[in-house]
Amino acid sequence: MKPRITLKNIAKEFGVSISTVSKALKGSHEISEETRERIQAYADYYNYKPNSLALQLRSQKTSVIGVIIPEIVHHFFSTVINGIEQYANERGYNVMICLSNESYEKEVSNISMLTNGSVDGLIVSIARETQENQIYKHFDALIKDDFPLVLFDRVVDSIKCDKVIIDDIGGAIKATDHLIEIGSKRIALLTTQDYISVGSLRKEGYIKSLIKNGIKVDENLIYKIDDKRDLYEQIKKVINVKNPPDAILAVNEIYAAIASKISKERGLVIPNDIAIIGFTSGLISEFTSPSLTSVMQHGALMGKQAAELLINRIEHKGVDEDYQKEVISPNLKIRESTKR
Amino acid sequence: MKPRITLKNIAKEFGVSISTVSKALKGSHEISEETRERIQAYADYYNYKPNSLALQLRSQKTSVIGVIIPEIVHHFFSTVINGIEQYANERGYNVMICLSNESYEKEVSNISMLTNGSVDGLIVSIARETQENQIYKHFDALIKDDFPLVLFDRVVDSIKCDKVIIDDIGGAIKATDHLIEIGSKRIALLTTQDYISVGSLRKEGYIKSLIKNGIKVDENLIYKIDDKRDLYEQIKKVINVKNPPDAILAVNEIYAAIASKISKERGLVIPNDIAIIGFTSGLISEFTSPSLTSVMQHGALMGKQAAELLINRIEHKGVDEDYQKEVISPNLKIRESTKR
DNA sequence: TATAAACACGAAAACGTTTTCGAAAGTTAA
DNA sequence: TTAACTTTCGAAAACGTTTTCGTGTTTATA
Repeated sequence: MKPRITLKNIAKEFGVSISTVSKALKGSHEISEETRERIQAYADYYNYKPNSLALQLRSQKTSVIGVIIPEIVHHFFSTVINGIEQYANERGYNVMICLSNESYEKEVSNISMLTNGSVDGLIVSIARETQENQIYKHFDALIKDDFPLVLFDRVVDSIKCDKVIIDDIGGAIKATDHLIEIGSKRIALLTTQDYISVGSLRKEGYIKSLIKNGIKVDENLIYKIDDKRDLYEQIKKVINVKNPPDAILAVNEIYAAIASKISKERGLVIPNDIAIIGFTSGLISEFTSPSLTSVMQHGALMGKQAAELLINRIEHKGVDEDYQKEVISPNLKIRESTKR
Repeated sequence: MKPRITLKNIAKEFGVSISTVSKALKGSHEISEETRERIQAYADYYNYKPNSLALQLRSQKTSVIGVIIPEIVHHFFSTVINGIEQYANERGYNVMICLSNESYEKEVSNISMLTNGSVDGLIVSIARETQENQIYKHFDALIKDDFPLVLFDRVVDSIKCDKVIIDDIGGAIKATDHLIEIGSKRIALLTTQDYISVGSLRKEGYIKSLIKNGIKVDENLIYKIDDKRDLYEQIKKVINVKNPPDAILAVNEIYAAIASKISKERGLVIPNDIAIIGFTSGLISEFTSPSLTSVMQHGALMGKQAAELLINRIEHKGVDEDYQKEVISPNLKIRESTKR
C-alpha cells in the first residue's frame, strides 16, 4: 500500500510549517488567499485526507459505536443492526460489529477489545452462556467507569444502564388472546429453557392470558424445547399424540415452522384442526403455506432506539440523567394459520 | 465517562518516566524487578489497558478490516459476514461493517470513510446501482494506491484485485441437469434484470444445460422479474396459465418460495406436476412444505476465503503476487420439491 | 513620525504509546 | 586503582493532527 500524503509532506513541498498547511486546508482567514489556494490545489490533486487515527487520538473521540451480538446469521439480529447502522450514520457514527457466538469468554474479550479506546460506546445483547451462568462483572466494570452502554433484547435487570426491550409479555398475551378468540381450547406453548429471559417472559404472557380468559393452565401443554437436541423429534412429541392441542404458540419462528410441517404431515388442517402463531424475526412465516400468523418484533426500530439512547448518552457526557428503558410493543400480523 | 488511566498517570504516581512504565509493563529486563512489580500491581489494580488509538497511530496498523455490503438483512450476506468475522478474529483482526443500501453514493462515501486510516483493508460486494451505472472509479483509485481490496459475489472484471465468487454458471447447470434428469421438459427460469451479474450468469448456466441435453431454449420460458414491482403478480403470470411449465429454476429463494405458494394455490402438485429449485441463501427452503431443493451458496466459506485473501495481502505488503480469484462451487441440496 | 492595528505565518504542546540512544550509577576484573 | 561491564533508568523522537500563543512585517491612524 502506498503511504498516504500527510500535512508534513505538503508543508515540506511548499516550505511552510505544518500549522500553516492545516489552517490553509481548513480555510482559516489567518492564511493569505494565495497560499491557501496553492496548498488546497496541491492537496486536492494528491487526494489528501486527514488521518482519522490522529484526529481520534487528539479529540479523544472515535465516532464509532461497537455492537456485540450473539450471532449475526439470524434475521432478528440483522434487522437490529440495520436499524443501528442507519441511525448511527445519520448522526455521523460508524458501526463496528463483534459476535459473541453465545459464548461468555468471547463476550468478555470483545468488550475488552472494544473498550480500549476504539469505540465511544457499546450496544450489546447478552450471550446465552452469560445468561446461563449469570456472571455480569464485565458489564459492572463498564458501568463503574460510566462507559456508555445500551443493552437490547436480552437484558439483565441488575445491570444499571439504558435498555431497549420488546414487551414479550404483552406480545404473548396478544397472541394467546387471539388464539382464544378464534375458539382454541387447548393451546400448547413451545418455549425455551428457563434461563433464556425472553422465553420465560413469553411464557408468563401466555399464562396471564389463559388466566384472564378463565382457562386452566395445563403444565402438560408447556413444552421446553432444548435447542441443542433434535428439534423435529421434540416437537413431534407435541403433535403426534392421541389428543393433539388445537393451537400452538411458539416463541420463535423455527419452532412454529416445524410445528406447521409436522401438523401437515400428520394430516391436521391448519388452521381448522390446529392454529399456529410464532414470534417472528424472519421471512419463513410469510412464505410457508399456509402463511403463519406472527408476533412481529420490529428489530430495526429496536436498533434505532438503542443507537439513539447510546449516542445521546455519549454526547451529553456531563448530564447523567436516569437510565432509560424503552419498551417496544410487538404487534400481531394475522395470516392464514389463524383464519378460522 | 471516566477518563482512562494512562502511562503518564502511572509515571507521575511513581515519580518515574513514561518510558520506565512502558517497559515495566512489557516485562522488559531493563527495569529492576522491584520497580516492575510495583508498577504492574498498580496497573492491574487500576485496570490499565493501552490506548489502542495511540498504538495504531504509532504502528500505522489498525488490525481492522472494513466490509461494505449492499444490505445486511439478507441471509446470504449475514453468512458471509459470519465467515469473515470468524476468520478475521483468528488472525487477530476486527471487523467494521458498512452498508451501501445498494446506493452508489453511499458506497463511495463508505469507501472514503474507511480508507482514511481506520482500516487496513476492504472487503466489498458491489451495490446494485453501481453495477447498473458501471462507474468504478472509486475502486480504481484504491487499486492505484495499492490499497488491499477483495471483492466477493458481485464482482467486476475490470477492477484488478483479489476476488472470490460463486460458480453461478456451474450451479445453474447442476440444477437444470437435475430437473432434466427427473423428467422435466419445459423448465421455466425466474431470473433478474440483466445488469445483475449473478442473474445473467445463472441464466447462462441454465441455457448451457438445456443445449447440452438437447433441449431447445424457449425464450418464452425465461422471465425477468423486476424486484421493484409486485413479485406475486409477476410470478402468477408464469404459473397461472393454460399450459404451465413442469419445472422452475429460480435464481433466488424468494422467487422459489413464491412460485411454490402459487403452484399449490393453483392446485398443482409439487414435485409431480411442477418441480422447483431455487438458489438459496436462507432458511425458507428448508421449512416450507414441501421443502425446496436448493443450490447452496456457502456464504460462510466465501467470507472466510475473502478474509484470508485480504489478510494475506495486508501482511505480505512487499510481495505483489498476481491477483487471485477463488471460485466456490455450489452444491445441490435435494429436497422434496424435486423428488419424483 | 510614532503608535496601533491588521496580516501572515511559525513554534510548540497535546493526544498516548513504543523504542532508540545515552548516561549515571554500581560491580567486576586486572 | 583503573578500566570495562552491567544494571537501571530517562530524554526524545516518532506516528498525524489541531490549536493556542507568539512574532515579525506591513498598513493605517493620530
